[in-house]
Amino acid sequence: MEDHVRDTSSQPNHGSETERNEPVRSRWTPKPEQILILESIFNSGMVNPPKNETVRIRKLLEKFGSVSDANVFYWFQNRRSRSRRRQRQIQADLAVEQQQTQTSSTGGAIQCENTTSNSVGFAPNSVCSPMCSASCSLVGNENYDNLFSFSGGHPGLQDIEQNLSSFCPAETSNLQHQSGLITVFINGVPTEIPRG
Amino acid sequence: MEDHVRDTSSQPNHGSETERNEPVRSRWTPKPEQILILESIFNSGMVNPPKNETVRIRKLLEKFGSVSDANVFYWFQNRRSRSRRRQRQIQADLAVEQQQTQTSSTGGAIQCENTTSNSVGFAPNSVCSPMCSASCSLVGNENYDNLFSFSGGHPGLQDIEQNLSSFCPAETSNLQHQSGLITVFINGVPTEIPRG
DNA sequence: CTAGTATGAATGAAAG
DNA sequence: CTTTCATTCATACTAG
Repeated sequence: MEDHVRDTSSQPNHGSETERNEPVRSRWTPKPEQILILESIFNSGMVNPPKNETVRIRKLLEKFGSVSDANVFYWFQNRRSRSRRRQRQIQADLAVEQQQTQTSSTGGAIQCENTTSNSVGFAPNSVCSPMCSASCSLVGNENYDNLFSFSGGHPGLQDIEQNLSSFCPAETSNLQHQSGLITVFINGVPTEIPRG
Repeated sequence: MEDHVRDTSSQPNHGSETERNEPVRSRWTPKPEQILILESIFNSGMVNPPKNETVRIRKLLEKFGSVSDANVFYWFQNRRSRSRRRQRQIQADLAVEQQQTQTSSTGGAIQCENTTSNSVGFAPNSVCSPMCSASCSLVGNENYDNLFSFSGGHPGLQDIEQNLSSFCPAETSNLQHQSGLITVFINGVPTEIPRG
């Protein structure tokens, strides 16, 4: 809003795009690999990375394309917000459904809102994704600077998928949506996580 | 906190919107004219108007649409906060850029936003606006109750633009971002301004 | 091409 | 003041 004339300077102006075609975008369009990383971090429990972590994440993402701290910040902010909203919506739907069950035997068929998978191929919102069986985290390695390190100059999705084998899209059973702080270890790095 | 927001029955409501279409909004949406005024005040140096000034500003803004003191208060609070953040981000980017200059002869092209490959600045707006040539203030008239007075019942942007000729969107060269108080004269009215 | 949706970005409001 | 939340706007992408 605010009748902004964002055209002029909002140009992400990627000086040198060595990635795929870059027809000068007006806003950041995360690469599939970047989304994978972001999702994995988010689902690992770090839903609200502090400033310094944001910087690290950005640097990680930069292996796959231009990103700014702001982009990362916005991504997590939006991710949290929409995750929360979906959760709320589901709750509301459930409530309605329970009421309706009395009149129309719809049966508690909790559908998966948003089935249209994004470019990566996994459910972007993963609200009805299969539960994570166990710990669901990236714990167990070093910091993810190395976790996502690759052989050389041209990292590919393959490498990531290897490292992301523990990726767990369990939205409804996620653990860190509240406040209060618990410390979890992400790749051996103690990280403060908001909790209820 | 800050009981600025208290009742006053100035609910962000919008019971009677005589302005343009008002599809029942849940929050205040400042009109372009109002933004102009707010920006001009902010850029004139009054980045943190005291309570009484806030009231005056609100009354001024009301010529163009429903506003509450709380709205004005929040606006300045957010403006200060985000102005700061942008500043910080720019500084960080500059630092990075300077470092990179040593290895990759990017040539310290300090453009509006950071120009190097990526890490888009946090400030898509107004950061690289043209500098204010001179004093950049509204000083010189009466109080702005009259400064922004108009012919009659239907004030237009025209009138404002006349009075706002000194509007100065210079983010980086702004003068009052700190605390401590100095008194400046805005339109002949002594006003307390936080300063460093 | 248009309509609808997913989502990056912006910002008013509020919490901490 | 800083950070977060909720809402809204703008745009990339998609289906038809």
